Amino acid sequence: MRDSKNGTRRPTIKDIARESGYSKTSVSFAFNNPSRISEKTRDQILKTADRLGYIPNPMARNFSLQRHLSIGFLLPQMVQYSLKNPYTLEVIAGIGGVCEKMGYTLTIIPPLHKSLALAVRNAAVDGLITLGSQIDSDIITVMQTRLLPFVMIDGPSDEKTSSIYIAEEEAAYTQMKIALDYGHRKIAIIGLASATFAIDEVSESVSAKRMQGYHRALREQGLDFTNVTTMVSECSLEDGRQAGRSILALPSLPTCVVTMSDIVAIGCITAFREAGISVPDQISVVGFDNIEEASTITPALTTIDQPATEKGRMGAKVLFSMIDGTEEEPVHHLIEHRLIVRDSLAPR
Amino acid sequence: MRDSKNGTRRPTIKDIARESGYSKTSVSFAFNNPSRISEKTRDQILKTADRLGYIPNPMARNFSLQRHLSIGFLLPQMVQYSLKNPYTLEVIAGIGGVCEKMGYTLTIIPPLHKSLALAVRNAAVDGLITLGSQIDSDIITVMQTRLLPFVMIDGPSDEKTSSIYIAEEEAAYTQMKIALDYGHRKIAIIGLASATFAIDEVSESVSAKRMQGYHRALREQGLDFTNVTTMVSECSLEDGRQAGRSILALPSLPTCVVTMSDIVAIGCITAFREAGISVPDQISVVGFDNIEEASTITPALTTIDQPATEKGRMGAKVLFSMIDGTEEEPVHHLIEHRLIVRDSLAPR
DNA sequence: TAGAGATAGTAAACCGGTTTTCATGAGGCG
DNA sequence: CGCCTCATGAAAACCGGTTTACTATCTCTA
Repeated sequence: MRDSKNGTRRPTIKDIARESGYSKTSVSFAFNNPSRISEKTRDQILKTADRLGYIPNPMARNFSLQRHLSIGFLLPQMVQYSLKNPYTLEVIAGIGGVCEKMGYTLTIIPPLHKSLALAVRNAAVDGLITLGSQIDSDIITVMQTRLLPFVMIDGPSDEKTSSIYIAEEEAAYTQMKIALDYGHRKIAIIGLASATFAIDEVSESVSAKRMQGYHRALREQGLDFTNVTTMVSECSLEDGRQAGRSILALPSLPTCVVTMSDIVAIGCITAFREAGISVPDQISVVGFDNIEEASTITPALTTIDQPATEKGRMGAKVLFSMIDGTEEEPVHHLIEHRLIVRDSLAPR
Repeated sequence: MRDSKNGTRRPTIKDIARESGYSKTSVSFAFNNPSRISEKTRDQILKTADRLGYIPNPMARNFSLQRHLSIGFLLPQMVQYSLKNPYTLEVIAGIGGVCEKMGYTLTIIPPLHKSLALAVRNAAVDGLITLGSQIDSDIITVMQTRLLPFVMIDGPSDEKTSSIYIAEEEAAYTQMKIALDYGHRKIAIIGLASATFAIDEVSESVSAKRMQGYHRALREQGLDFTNVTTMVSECSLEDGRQAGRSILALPSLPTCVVTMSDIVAIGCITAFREAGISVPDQISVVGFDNIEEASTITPALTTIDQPATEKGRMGAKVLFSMIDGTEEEPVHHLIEHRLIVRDSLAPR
């Protein structure tokens, strides 16, 4: 006897059938296919259902219909990092907007026992959107084995799976180039710490591609990575602040910090301000993402705009087209990026 | 015949049973109750499962076990607002952290066909967390009818349902009082637009309680609402910016803006900066929430700290204790708030 | 060596809906 | 009047797992 604390049990379709004197079938029709039964029958059933406080069990319904009415978003990292990164949040908002329109819920899927693959195995969703490069082949295998439609945003590129991406190398090149064009030669780069988790196909990771872009820009000036200081940071305000402090602790202060993430850039600026170092007078900072806060902070951030919400929206749209069977072939969407020049970068 | 595009079908437990020569029961035991069968049998079954690429169907599993392994977060408003409000996001992050620890996913539930109650009816979750005051009696009725455990954060107070809250009236009083103490008399209040949706028990809404606090502080100075300009704004940066522009358009500029939300305060400051109005020299701004950005913006925001992440964490903990049956009685957690004095408020 | 108990396996019920298939009766039409 | 069609309702299969209850065999002990 399946009952709740107070001894009551939710009425099932069977209870309504018995109580109203009709069959399970008719009760089901009363709710989902009114034209299939007479109006009088429908009224009686509905009245009975109302009297007993019947609400169809969503799980049973979904199980029978073989659908979840929810899509999943695979958190790239632990919750404490992922959900503190405005970029991720903007992507989620983009996905959420489409879900709302489609009448779906959005399931946020954290790693299960530290394992993303395990979380994907158990995820009760109709499709999955991933973000970032730490999607290894294990995870992809699970999704494919489950025949689960999925779209990768900023993921490792693969012809056979749908993806939403920007020209990472080109964007990073542009970002570094503007710093160099402004005369900076003593540069610190803050990369993405999470990228260190990417096991296979390292060269396909977002971090690696951007590094290639940086390298190209440096090379054009006759420089290479030996001329710059490189460090990594998690994508959160607090970690960015820490990174900023590390830079302040360097034997000699760089004139420009190039980060792979706005939130880290903002953290740096905060750290610099706390130390009484003026941005951009004493040190310039360049960000990446163009999150909303980039324009409200002082100084406003010079950064690369990649429309995060749009990425999420596009990813969700593609996923839904796969779910409803409209789209058969994997699609690849290149999202435009652009340089946003604001105040945090000043000439050397 | 249920099959995917390429004509394949996911193998079920039955297929593994047939293929391995054992029964469904044994296959189930092989995965969930190894001690129940011999090692040899288990090996053979597992090998077969592996060969066929069998992954237990999560929906069927959950249905059989009568649980979802997911809790829901009911979005107070449309996605475009809710997920653009850092306060909401911090609450979500708090909930998410607990979910991760418990091995649960977090289902973000937007209104379905504009209706929150309908969304709750269909939500495939083991419990629900609500945020804000627009939880009307319809929604509560649905949750109770479904025997769904739920916790309300910042919700309308009700003895019989679990809640997480702060002393709204007192906090608002403190917030207004500091503005008055600094000598401000020409004040604009920006309230919560969403509060207008709260149908019943209006006096219980967060917005109403805070207004009472404002009123008390004003009264102590011999003032009342006729002395202040009141307007409302959605909780997003952009709407806050709009509100700021409205204030600039006022016949005479107030000396201080008291907002019910940091993100709106930041939006205002942005609008003021765009108009060349200096904060706090020409106009002061006081916020509410103490979101992370409050400390990074220039000028740093004077605000009321209410630990959003902690609220989410606490709400989730309470909910899980209800789900696993530990907690029988409704619990009510009062979370501490405090005044944070920073730079956006200056003496008149 | 009979009986008890442990071990290993299976059949069938169950979770709560949806949907296919079938039965019955009424009405329409030639 | 006989046949066909349509309207209405119900029985039963199905979705894919888990779990209870039962059986058969093997082992140990008195």
